[in-house]
Amino acid sequence: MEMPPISLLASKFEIALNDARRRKQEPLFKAACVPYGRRTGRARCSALPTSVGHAVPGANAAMRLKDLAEHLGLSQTTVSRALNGYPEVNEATRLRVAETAARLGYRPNASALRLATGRSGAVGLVLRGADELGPHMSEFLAGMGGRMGTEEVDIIVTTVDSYAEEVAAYRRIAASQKVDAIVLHSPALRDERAEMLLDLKIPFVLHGRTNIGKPVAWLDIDNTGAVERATSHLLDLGHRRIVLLNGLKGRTFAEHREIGYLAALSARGVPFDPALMGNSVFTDEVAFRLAQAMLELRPRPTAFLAGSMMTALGVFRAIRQAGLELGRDVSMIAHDDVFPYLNADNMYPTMSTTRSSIRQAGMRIGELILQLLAGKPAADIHELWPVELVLRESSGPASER
Amino acid sequence: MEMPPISLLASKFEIALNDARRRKQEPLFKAACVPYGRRTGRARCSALPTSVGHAVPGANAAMRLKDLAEHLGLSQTTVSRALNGYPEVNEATRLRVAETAARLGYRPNASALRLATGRSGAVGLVLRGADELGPHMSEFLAGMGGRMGTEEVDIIVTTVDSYAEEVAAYRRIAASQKVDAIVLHSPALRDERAEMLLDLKIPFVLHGRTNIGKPVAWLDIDNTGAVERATSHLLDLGHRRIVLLNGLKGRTFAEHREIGYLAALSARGVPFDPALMGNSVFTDEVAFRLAQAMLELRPRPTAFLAGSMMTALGVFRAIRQAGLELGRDVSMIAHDDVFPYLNADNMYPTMSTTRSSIRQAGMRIGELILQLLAGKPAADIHELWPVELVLRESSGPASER
DNA sequence: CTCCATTTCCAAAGCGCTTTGAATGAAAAA
DNA sequence: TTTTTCATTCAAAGCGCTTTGGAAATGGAG
Repeated sequence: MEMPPISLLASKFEIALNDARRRKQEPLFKAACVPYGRRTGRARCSALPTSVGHAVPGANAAMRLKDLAEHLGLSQTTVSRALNGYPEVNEATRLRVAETAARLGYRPNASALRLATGRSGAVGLVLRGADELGPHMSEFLAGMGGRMGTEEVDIIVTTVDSYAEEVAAYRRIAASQKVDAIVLHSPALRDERAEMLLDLKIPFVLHGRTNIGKPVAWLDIDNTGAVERATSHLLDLGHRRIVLLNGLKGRTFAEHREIGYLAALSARGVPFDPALMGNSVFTDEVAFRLAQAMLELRPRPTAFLAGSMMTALGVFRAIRQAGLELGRDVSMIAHDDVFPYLNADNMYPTMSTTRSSIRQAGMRIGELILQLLAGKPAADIHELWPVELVLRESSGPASER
Repeated sequence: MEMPPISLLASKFEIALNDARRRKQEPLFKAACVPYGRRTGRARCSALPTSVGHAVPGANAAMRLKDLAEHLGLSQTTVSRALNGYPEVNEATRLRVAETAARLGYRPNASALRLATGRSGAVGLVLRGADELGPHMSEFLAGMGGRMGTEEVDIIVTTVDSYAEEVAAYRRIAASQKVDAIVLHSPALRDERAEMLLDLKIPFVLHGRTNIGKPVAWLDIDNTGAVERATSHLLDLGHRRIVLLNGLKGRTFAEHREIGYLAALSARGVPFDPALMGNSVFTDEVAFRLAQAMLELRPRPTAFLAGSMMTALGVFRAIRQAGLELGRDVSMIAHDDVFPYLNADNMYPTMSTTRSSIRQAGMRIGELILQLLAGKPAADIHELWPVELVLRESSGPASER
């Protein structure tokens, strides 16, 4: 109907075509459509003077290998080799290249490098935002980040809202080859995600353990041993009604803790009372409610095993609210993941704990990931960390009553 | 000296060359050297049967666009267009392509896509592991992740150990074009990192505010207003000696809080006592020490403004240890970032707070990043969020004494 | 001085995708 | 019928890097 304005240079055809091209519909893959950052007509840096001074402060477009090579009067190949430490380049040349690269602040384009090498230089971490991204995770991240950072491997964090989304996220990550490896968390006794990752043939290290009959790289702490020791200790102190505030049913760590608890009880011939066991997420609120309810049982429990420091806070509150005193009327041993901002030693009374630094675990898992990627078989990567039992004021003899 | 074994097919020359090539030295860029995942002789998927059944479960090598195109009997161009929602492809074709892609679980290779589009589809978050990666950050991450996740933009977390490392990290990220944008945290009043990012011409959104004379995209909460209101409220209740447990000196949020505190005091003509102000990181331990010391002052302070819930925990402990009762002998209003595992409403006594969800802020910052990348000028991205004052049991009239 | 092994460097071919610039038919207009 | 116009589709050229397969220079042995 309407004639488009006709440029003197471009044909009508071209205009119509380009115009049509702009009108995009909803794409299948969101990311490919976000309208930012279309390929820019990148200004070549060839105008850079041969006698270089400082790294130009206002230089906008990032330098490419080609630019650096031209600048040095060498081929891309040689520069690439020099930078990557291949032996077939003259030491003097290498030095000159390295020095110039450093001075000009050259860094290879990450995407190009990844495409060319087939390695993405990243590890993935998929977290259910609602319950997994808590204080434990930030500590873990800090540890892992510390290790990965020195190797220039970056950590890609993806959050999801449900199990289904999590599974989809893994599939997506695998298909798009975004990461070289994955860290898998909070496994179930028989974890389907682990099986899937195995199927997908994407390397991963499990923080925790699972039983799926195939070799999996893992690092875990000895939850069973820790709880068994803590329980035994309380039993030694004369406690007979000991509450276990445990994690969610089905999670390996929770099951392991339960095993330790039951083992200690049965070793002393103390009967197990299901009313004294709670399974929940580790928040002070839920812990408070559970503890409150349990303190109303008769005979009243005299000791608590709290699954985390957050749990301990809730239990502590319930104890106080019941008019009891922690460490005298009621004992408590909490599991401490060692948060720098919440120190068991600085509580009042100081808190007896089963202690294992989750930050350290994160650091080590970073290391294990690196080993896995370097070719170490998953079957050879198993670490079970012992857990310290640190006795402080919150645990004492069962009170006579 | 020694003759290498000579293959029947390869020339001696080749062997020597290849042998030499293997002997790599230390490269300039670590990542390029990690010896995992060398280019694999990738088995083409062309053998895939035309009558497709399920997505083959054991299929190892990820499918490429080329494979998909061949499978469909179309060109890569058309398939790419169909998938990306360009209008010049027949609707029937598009449907067929989309359906097949979905069924085969095709996803474009992220690195290739990034290289081709120039967009990395990621945003960066650089954190000082020691103090920044605490509970605040995990909440923030959860919020941001929620928003970015739906757009398939991933979050790259880098941890550093010092300010110098942080600066280096930004430079590296910028030079290697790893991310499209950055989230900057915990700014100083005049933040050099922000200036650098501006120089580097890398888009970023600041969580907080800074004064560097150039337009910067930011989102902040009204720290000044929050503390001013909280202080005024305590003054109204008759408190005259009010402690402010603030963040580190120099951080914008801390300075803003101080301004609010001083404004409220001076509005009522209450003199400012420097002994009643503490600047520190927000951990229960430090808060405990500070609060303990301040409770020994005479006249004793009757109210505390705690910078975070962790701080509140420490103050609470100090109050109890001094034999005082929170909410009666001493009042407290804490700043609450709304941690799901530490609820002010469930404390005992319940905690009065200035409340602002940091998770929500994270989510919104994700949104702002997206807008920034979509072309919205940084100068138009400013959000100052009001902070709620929620009065509960921990704040009451100043006790007569 | 020639020959051959070494050392040092390079051109060009990918990596898997997007985008450009046309080509091919078919339908509409002349 | 002939020309014009769309609507579809495609081949090929990058994106910035690594790596292959030589080539050119250098030096030692014969």
